[in-house]
Amino acid sequence: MTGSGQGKTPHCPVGRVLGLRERKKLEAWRTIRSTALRLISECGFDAVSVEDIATEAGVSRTTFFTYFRSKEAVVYDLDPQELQQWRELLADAPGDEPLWEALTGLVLSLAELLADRLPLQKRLFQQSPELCDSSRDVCDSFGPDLREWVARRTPDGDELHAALVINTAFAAFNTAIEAWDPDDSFDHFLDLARDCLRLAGGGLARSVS
Amino acid sequence: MTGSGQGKTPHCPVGRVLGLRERKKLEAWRTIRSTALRLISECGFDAVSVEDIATEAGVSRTTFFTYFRSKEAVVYDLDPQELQQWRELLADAPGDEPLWEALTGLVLSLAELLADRLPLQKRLFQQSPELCDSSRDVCDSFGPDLREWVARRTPDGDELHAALVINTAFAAFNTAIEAWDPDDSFDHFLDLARDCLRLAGGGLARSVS
DNA sequence: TAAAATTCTGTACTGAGTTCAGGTTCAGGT
DNA sequence: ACCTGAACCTGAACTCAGTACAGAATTTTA
Repeated sequence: MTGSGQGKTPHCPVGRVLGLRERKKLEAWRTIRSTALRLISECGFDAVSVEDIATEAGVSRTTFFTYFRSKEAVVYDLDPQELQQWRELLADAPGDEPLWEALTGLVLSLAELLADRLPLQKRLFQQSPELCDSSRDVCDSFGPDLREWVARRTPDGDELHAALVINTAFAAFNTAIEAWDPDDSFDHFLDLARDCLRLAGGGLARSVS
Repeated sequence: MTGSGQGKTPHCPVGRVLGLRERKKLEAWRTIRSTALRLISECGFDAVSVEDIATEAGVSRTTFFTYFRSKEAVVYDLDPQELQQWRELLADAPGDEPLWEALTGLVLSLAELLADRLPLQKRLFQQSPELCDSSRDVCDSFGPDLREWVARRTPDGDELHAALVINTAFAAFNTAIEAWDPDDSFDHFLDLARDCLRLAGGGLARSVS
């Protein structure tokens, strides 16, 4: 907190240094998010209003909505730094693997990125089904990036195939989340996700019954 | 409108006769629905309020919400009679076909059931993306039935597989809806849906690239 | 035709999300 | 250090979706 020898020279090993403004912004984001998750996990999603969250986080209701576009978003959105990691994952993804395999890898990496928040999120989903519903395609933070990544790897004129691949991968991932018990280990969740992706990619028509 | 010789004897060929109460209810449902679709397709989903719809349909705002659980529902929900047809389809579905094939057939039948409203709906989706998002799993009317149908055909302990199959089928169906141009023929949509279902069921990992 | 059951309506409320004018804080140049 | 413009935060006022409820109107039944 007390300016510790970071005078003028940007020695920061990872990325560039953040100005005061940006640091405060990130801090505010995290304060709001953690306050929200705490209140919501204590009282339930519906029992907590945006006003409650804002007040408790020491910020105005209006400010809440400049950070999060909806009340649900505060549960779903990726931390800005996680988002950056996710973008790096996408950028570094190998270009020679078959599409579905590469996609499987990405989705599993994403899961690991979310690891610490997933059990809580799953518990919130169990509490309020409507929250669960709205999560479907409000993969606001990573969805668009991933779509673009797939599109870039898709030969022209096969947008249908690209869309199908993405939607199916999401379906598999969501199925794993639905099936997972948050009291089980995270590795168990990864196994579930792997299974779902393998089955969905490998041909459901061919599987048992 | 003027009671036309339906005195007391229920001669109605299809199902049992409806009492005055039930007839009025169905009529009100359809008035609200068609009014809503007309207004919304004229002005856009966001530009029309529930109040507008209710007033124009000659009914109170409160009544609107006894018929439709949300503003979106008035776009999605199945007509009560269509819902009945859909249930009959489920009941009559052959039990010997492999699961994925049977499911494909059902989904395609469902599409035909929705045929006349689909172009309009697709146009509305294009107008307001948020409406589109919310449609994901707000398959409120037929979703639960279909899930139950699949569950009944699934051996015990394989709920994961059942969920995966359903979610993947929805993903394929939604992909077809997304890709479809409502100015194209409905048959073209059916072809798209068929393709998506075949690909998703047949193994995306095996397909090109 | 009277009583019982349903349905409709107006009113009032909560809470999400937006807009906006004005105040506060930060960044960069002098 | 100071000034200026830009970014940011805030409170207030607003729209609209969705819910609760009490009483009026209508349909059913007996």
